Amino acid sequence: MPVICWFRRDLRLTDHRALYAAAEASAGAVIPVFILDDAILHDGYVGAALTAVTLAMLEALNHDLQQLGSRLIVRHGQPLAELQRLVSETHASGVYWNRDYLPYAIKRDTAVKQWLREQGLQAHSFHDSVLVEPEGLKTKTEQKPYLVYGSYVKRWSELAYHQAEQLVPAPSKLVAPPSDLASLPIPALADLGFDLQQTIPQVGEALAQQRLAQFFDRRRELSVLKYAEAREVPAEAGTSQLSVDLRMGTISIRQCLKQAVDLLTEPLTAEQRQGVDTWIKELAWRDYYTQLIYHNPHMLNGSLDPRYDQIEWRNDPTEFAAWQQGQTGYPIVDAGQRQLNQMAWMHNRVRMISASFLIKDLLIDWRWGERYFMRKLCDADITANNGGWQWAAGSSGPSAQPYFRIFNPIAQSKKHDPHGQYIRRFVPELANVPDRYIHEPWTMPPALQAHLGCVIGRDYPAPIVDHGLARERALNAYRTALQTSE
DNA sequence: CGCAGGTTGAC
DNA sequence: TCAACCTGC
Repeated sequence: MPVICWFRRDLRLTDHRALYAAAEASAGAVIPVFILDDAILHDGYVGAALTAVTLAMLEALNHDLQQLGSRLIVRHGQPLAELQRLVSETHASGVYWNRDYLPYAIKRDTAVKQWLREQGLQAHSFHDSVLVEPEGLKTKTEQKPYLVYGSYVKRWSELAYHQAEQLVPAPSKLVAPPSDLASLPIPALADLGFDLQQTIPQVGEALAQQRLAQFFDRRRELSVLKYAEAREVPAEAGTSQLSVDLRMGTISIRQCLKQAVDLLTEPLTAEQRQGVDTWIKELAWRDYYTQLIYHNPHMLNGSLDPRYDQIEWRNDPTEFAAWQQGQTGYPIVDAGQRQLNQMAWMHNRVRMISASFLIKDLLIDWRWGERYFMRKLCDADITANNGGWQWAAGSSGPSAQPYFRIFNPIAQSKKHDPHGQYIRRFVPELANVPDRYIHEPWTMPPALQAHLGCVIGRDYPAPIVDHGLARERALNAYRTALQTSE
């Protein structure tokens, strides 16, 4: 009897635990299924970029399945109902899938599991998308979920490294689903009601493998060995570029860690080791936020620490629009937002600067920014995005120290984009502005502005807030909120 | 209980 | 130093 393998955010064949187990259990008679779910597609968070990327990954997955003699069965509807239909059409003995940890997914999967059990069918879910599952690591003394990243990561490594030794291969061959089993064509983006105005990366398992291999190719100028420093320079391609692949699972997280662990066994300089260690810690952040939200689901709707929900945001819609469009007058912020709007991606350092600016300088509710990023990013991930925004807002975790965390957009710009290369790439109005003015172009003498054809207020916006004043305003708003909610 | 530490900073 | 808190052992 065949077995259904239900693909969700794991659009690959290599080191896919549910697929591997399904193939073993059925001697290759796997029905590979992806269900387009309107509850996700139209939840107001999912945007054109992530949807486009997902559709392209489905095309690639279907292609790769065909190489193994199979094909992807695509359905569109409510997942439980679609699976019920598929089970009856295929007489499958059960459904296999990799676990997901957000409330919606848990509820959905629990209902599926319950129905399968009632029917006497197999329901097998697998630990796959994270290195350490949310229930897999608790504090020593009280067996409670961790709140502090530092404490979490200390004990994460050993468990994670163990997972990196547990890879499974892609099936070498699959039995084709019955030829009369219906499958929808993979839809075009427009058919789902999306209009993509951004460029998106090329995707698919083969490309994900290529990106991973390149990042770990020590002969390359910007490999993981330089990551610790290169990742802080938005003008350079010093990051792994794997966020979109980790979002939708075109690469396995275990394979990612395995590469790093293997590299650490080679002779490395302290700086090179630092690069690899830093990258591993980024993988730990992913697991950390997954377990933080799993155990504190209210943070999907508000601050982890509810005292921060008392902040009186200004929420000025004109300023929000200026931020969205990259018209704040702060070049590093505008470059970041324009990179996002054009490329459906923003360098992580700039995400932090831009988030801090929206929250602290404009005093706009971090959830507005969170939602905008979700809709624009091709790697949009509720967990990582929510965690990142809460971190920027200082509302996440007990080490929140808003007094320390008001980024100075000018100082950040000078530090991380000293020659303005990144700024000039995305803010062409400033292309000819000399280095000494590129971070704060409003300080240019008027004669120079006229000479360069870059008059502030005409060719490029004047800053919409004064950072010094905005900083004091934010400190007051935070102080007031924390005092009144005692 | 006491104590160390707290991703990414700014002034 | 800011200002002075919470986690986790």
